[in-house]
Amino acid sequence: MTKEDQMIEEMFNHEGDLTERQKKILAAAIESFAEKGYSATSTKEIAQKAGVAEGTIFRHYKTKKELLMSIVTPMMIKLMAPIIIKDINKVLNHDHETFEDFIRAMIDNRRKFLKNNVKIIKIFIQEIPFHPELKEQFMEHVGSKVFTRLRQIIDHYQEKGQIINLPIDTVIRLTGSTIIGYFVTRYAILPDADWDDEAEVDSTVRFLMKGLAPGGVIRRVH
Amino acid sequence: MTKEDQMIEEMFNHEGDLTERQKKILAAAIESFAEKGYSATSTKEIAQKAGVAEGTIFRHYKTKKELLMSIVTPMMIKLMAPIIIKDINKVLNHDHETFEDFIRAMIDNRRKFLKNNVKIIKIFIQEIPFHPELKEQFMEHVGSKVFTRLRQIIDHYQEKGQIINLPIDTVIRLTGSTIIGYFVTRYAILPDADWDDEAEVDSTVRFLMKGLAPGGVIRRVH
DNA sequence: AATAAAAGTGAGTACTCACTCACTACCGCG
DNA sequence: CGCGGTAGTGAGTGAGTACTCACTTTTATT
Repeated sequence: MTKEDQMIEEMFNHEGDLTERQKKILAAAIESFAEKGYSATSTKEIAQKAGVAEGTIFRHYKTKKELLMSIVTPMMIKLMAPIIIKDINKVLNHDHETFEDFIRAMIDNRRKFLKNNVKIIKIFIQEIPFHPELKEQFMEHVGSKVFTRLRQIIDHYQEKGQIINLPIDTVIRLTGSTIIGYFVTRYAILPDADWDDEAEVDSTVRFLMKGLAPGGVIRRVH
Repeated sequence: MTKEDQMIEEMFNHEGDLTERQKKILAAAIESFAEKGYSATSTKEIAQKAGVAEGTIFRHYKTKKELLMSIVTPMMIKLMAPIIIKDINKVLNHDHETFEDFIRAMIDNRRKFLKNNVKIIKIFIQEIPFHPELKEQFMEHVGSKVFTRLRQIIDHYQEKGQIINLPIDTVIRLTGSTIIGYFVTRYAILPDADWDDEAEVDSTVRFLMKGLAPGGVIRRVH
């Protein structure tokens, strides 16, 4: 875990305030929500899995939905935070001379986090279409900032002439599709296949760089 | 709609057998499942939306789950069928001389279908994690055949030297991510943005072709 | 027109749901 | 020790839940 992650951890993490039973409730809820979905999971079931009375859940969370939110909200902030928080000049000029460096750093940086939070992210993606507040919360407090920042970053590398001059949103879409597509197949669709992660990331980044290279015509170099 | 699509339509479509009320039930169920999710939708609600008594639903479908299946199963067969059914030699040698032709044909061919079935596909994707039978049905009867066929196709163009010699499954992943990523942003995430579809498909296909071009080093041609 | 099968109905059934509340157990503080 | 506050309990509540069934209406067949 990087220093930034630790900082973010401290900023948003109130897990220290939680009682043992509360932690058990959260763990049980995450387990069940991920396995059967929010709607198909009963509070009784969560209570049993946590080894706790049903009333205890409602002592800490007014409604079942509040329980869902308390799982999902801190995760999405933690997931997006590094992109927003990092000093942009540092990122662009010092740390990552090339767009490829930047992409590789991003993948490295977020991999561990994703790995440890597959279940919560699964819940988040599953439930987003059915809870408008969740979508709004995401768009207003996270999504828009992330996209603004991403646009700055793409623009920077475009001006440096490192990547093709397509509309910025198209570049974001193509880059996002490629990286998210890798993570989804790696951790959601085929998590049990034997992956050579280093090789796959390498292929993926090369593909991305070649695809986004400036100029339309390509010639093999012998 | 192509001739193949019509053929498939006739092969799998039993909509002619359905009564007016049954069609209304299906339409109402699709609407509600897509909007609120399968678990959060009650049969009473579906009946009301369809203007039908609750008992009528269970006259035609033994259980609520059977209703879900009757919506989702024919769709996934129709979605995948063209890839399986088409005469492979015709596809590879006659119709599509280059991999780019093949990709463009695929996007064109499936766009209309996707557009007309967004809701059902949404339901399918939402529910797949929670219904093992659905996943098995998909993998055994559709998934494996599609992947076998896709592997043949990729292999063919690799041997022709048109695309890079990465592991076939990696090529499928990269191609799939790019195309599915386009369709998902186009029809699920930002369906209301004003899209220049022709330009977007063009950028996407170019990106894919450049990314999968043989050889590791790229040089701009002036 | 007679008859049988199929389609449609809606009140009823057993059960589950999220959530409440009166109560007990434990904790730190004087 | 006494007191106040928080944590934990589990039986209880009314509003649903998927599904059934005895019955009526429509449709097809002769």
